[in-house]
Amino acid sequence: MLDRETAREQVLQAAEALFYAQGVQAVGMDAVRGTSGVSLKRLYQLFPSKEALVLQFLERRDTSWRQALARYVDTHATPDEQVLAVYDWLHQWFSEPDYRGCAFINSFGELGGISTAVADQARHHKQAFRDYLAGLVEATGLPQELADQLNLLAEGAITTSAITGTPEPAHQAREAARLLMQAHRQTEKVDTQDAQDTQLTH
Amino acid sequence: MLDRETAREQVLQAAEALFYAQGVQAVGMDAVRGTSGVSLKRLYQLFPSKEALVLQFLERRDTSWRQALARYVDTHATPDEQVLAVYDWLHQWFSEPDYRGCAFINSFGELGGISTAVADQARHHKQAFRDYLAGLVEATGLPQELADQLNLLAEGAITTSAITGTPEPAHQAREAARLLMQAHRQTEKVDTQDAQDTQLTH
DNA sequence: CCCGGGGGAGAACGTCCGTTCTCCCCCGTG
DNA sequence: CACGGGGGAGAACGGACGTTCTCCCCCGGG
Repeated sequence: MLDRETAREQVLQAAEALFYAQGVQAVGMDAVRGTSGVSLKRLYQLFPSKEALVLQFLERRDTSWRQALARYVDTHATPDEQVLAVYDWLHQWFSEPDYRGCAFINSFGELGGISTAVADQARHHKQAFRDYLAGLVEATGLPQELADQLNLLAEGAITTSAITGTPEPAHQAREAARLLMQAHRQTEKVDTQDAQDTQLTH
Repeated sequence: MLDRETAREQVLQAAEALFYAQGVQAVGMDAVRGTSGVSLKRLYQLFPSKEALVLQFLERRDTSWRQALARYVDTHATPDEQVLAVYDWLHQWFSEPDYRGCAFINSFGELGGISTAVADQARHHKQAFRDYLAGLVEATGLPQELADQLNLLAEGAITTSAITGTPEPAHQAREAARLLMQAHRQTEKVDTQDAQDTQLTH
């Protein structure tokens, strides 16, 4: 027999693989049992219902996804490199053989209309990612509105890559992010210049 | 009794409202009957199966969505205004009271892993939108890579707006698009300048 | 007026799925 | 060795759903 913790772990791993690949509703508890090797009886001791399992799956994925991203970004030194590293990490992710988009976007599309708990999880995950970007942007000294723009590029790359099946959107997003940072710096300089001009003419 | 065409129309309208609001799998054929007022027998005369109805729903939504966008964009004169008008139109769309994201992204997340027909429809729709943007970009004379970047901004705004529940991402995307166009023009000018400088020094 | 066919309402059928229950085995304890 | 309890395999149960069928009505044509 399996330790309670390892059984739980195997169930969550199986659930993650199945739910992510096929969607939540297309996967029965029987499939989770088959893939995890944990009997139905035990499964229902560990998780009181399928919905509970789905929510645990999302929570687990939220933390592991954000940890992996942060770990990768942390290997870069300057704030500018860190911002761009986000898109390099996305490119790696998109290149995984069974990449099928963001589990939260997918779950939101499937269940967001009928389960507020799932919708809340999606909101929480996306909010956390945006906040993470805001932190990176702050370190660059660039204006906060850049964070929202970087966020849109990342989200767009995630779904576009999922549907087209190529990791290329990550590169496009990275290049756009570079240009946006450049443009914001340009604007700053111009504003400063304007201020100085104004002072001089007085 | 209803004319065959109007019955078909009512079924598709009901299907669109239900599938979009709750997801495909959460809506039974009984709900489609109830909302459309078309009996099950007739429903199955018009569409041989639920899957066929789903595909028709997606096809119909593809054309009507792209038509509405193009109609709005066409009311703007210059190429630059037309590009930005895309995001204004998105803002209108996001502000609809029961906006719940892109039907194709949602369907792809829910069914893309188990139905290649649905995945194909999503690919087709997104490809058509990207091609449309490419046409707008061509009219501005800016480089084609801008089209992919504008596309990412739009896709990102669509999902971010759906999950957060505010239309604000449309404005953020519009501003980012403006900056990107500016940045591309800047780069062009610099390149041209470089070329001229090189000539002068000879 | 009779007749036949198309259509509406909804029952019926078969399947699937979430959840629980039964039965049996195994293992550790006295 | 006897025994009790936890766990595995899978049957069972209740409900939902896609799809088809039954029954009855209505309406137009002879």
